[in-house]
Amino acid sequence: MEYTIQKLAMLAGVSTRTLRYYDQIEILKPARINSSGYRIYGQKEVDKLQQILFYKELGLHLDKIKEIVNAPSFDAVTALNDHRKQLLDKRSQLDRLIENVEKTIASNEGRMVMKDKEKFEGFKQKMVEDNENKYGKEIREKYGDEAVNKSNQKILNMTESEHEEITKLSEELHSTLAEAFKTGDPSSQLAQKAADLHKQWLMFYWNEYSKEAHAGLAQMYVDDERFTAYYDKEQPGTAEFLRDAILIYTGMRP
Amino acid sequence: MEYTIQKLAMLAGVSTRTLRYYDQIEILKPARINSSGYRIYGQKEVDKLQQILFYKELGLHLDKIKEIVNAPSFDAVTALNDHRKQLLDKRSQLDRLIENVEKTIASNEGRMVMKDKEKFEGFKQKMVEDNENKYGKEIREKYGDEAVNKSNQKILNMTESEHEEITKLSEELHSTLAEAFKTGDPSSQLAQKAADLHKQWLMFYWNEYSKEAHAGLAQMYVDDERFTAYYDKEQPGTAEFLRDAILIYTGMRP
DNA sequence: ATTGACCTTCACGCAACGTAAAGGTTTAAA
DNA sequence: TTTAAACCTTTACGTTGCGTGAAGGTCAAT
Repeated sequence: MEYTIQKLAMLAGVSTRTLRYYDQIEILKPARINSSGYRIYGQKEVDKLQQILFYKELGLHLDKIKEIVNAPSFDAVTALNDHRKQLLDKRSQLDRLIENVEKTIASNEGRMVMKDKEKFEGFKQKMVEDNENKYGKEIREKYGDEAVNKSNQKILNMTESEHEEITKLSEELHSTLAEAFKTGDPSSQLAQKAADLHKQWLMFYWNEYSKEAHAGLAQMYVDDERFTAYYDKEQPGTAEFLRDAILIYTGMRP
Repeated sequence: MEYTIQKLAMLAGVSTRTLRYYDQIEILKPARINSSGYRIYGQKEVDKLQQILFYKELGLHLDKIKEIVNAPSFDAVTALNDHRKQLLDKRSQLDRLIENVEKTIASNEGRMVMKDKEKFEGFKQKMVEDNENKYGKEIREKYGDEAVNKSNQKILNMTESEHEEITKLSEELHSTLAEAFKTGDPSSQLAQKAADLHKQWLMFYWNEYSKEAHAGLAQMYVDDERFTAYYDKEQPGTAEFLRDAILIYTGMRP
């Protein structure tokens, strides 16, 4: 069986550029060149390419691979052992890096004050606009203009510390929800705590609370794919789980 | 305190080339240029350089760092969190790599072929990923997400003995097919046995069997050169032969 | 005045290709 | 039979973060 460059590329899942490059650096030459100057590869080249790709997957550099596949006398095990050491070094280096990054994040989060008033104001403005664009029409239809305006007003009047509280609440809700989801039981204590956090979070946006509205919103989370996508981002099924927890929390379902 | 380029380089432990580069990519410009065209840095630049080097140590790319240090509104914590995720991904990838390298070393040292299970474990993950990348879209379009996910799940849950069975089946299929091909008759007993073996093999990947899907796949073997190349490796025309045998086997053609 | 330590701006090199551009060849359909 | 699509070729620049000259101006000390 003979292959033109594209056939071989397709077969092996690499680009034609890669094959030309391999030809150029003399790691894989075609079996022959036909009368039109086309590269023609045979079965031997297919096998060799597979070897090359195998070593490449192991993360070796092309010049090392070249040594291995071109010189049968070359000791592949030695090369692999060297490579292994390099990888282990790389990993411990990565571990240190991750540790440092996490420390930096922690210390930054601790004193993460959004003292940049403009940023905050801009953010608030955008929040209202986004809310309007995404859900404005249907929410207005459902709850009336006045309620929506009041809600928007509430967001705009939010102080910096309130905003911090909301952010914290929101984070707590998400982590609690993630934990609760693992239990699989929407009536579990954790799940009910999540529902309660959700209510608290909601109260920053709503002027009045009603069980029915809360349960209705929970259903909306499941029905509307935009909400579902948001809640299911980490774990599919989370939106449904939250709805069930809220239905129990509000007593709409035993 | 003012610094020429080398003074600052010494102070910070970087090369002058680095500082010129940072000037060029507009990440750190000198405070001013003196009458002879020399770069002159001030205290502010020293501080900024320290910041830059700090983030660099955390492994961030210069363009991210540029965003962080040049735009005070840019959220460093978000960037760091993104970065952290990338690092974690990198590490698990590295872990898999190390595992594979070690297995390859072990199998090479023992002068034995990598045992099926080990090889299989290392590549199961990749098998699913590759499958997704190569055929995911078209197959998902054809058979729906659920079928594909189930199939992937099936591969991942495959036990060693199942894998051995598959390997044996696959070998038997290939030899039977090669024999049958010699007869040239896709309705021959041997060819029909090959089709049956193919069905059995398929059942390891599919949850439900249907004649239509089986016949459809056979046609795909002919239409898609990646499959064709695989089956025609020994004898060109084998893919077509298999398709015809399957069409007869499934009763889609008398 | 000269030396040597500074400074400047090009500009190539590195790994492993991606991505045009410009032009020849093969294949299939019109 | 013409022609368009789909191949193929070589050439060459871009990618990241600088290292490393080269060619030439500036400054302080001898």
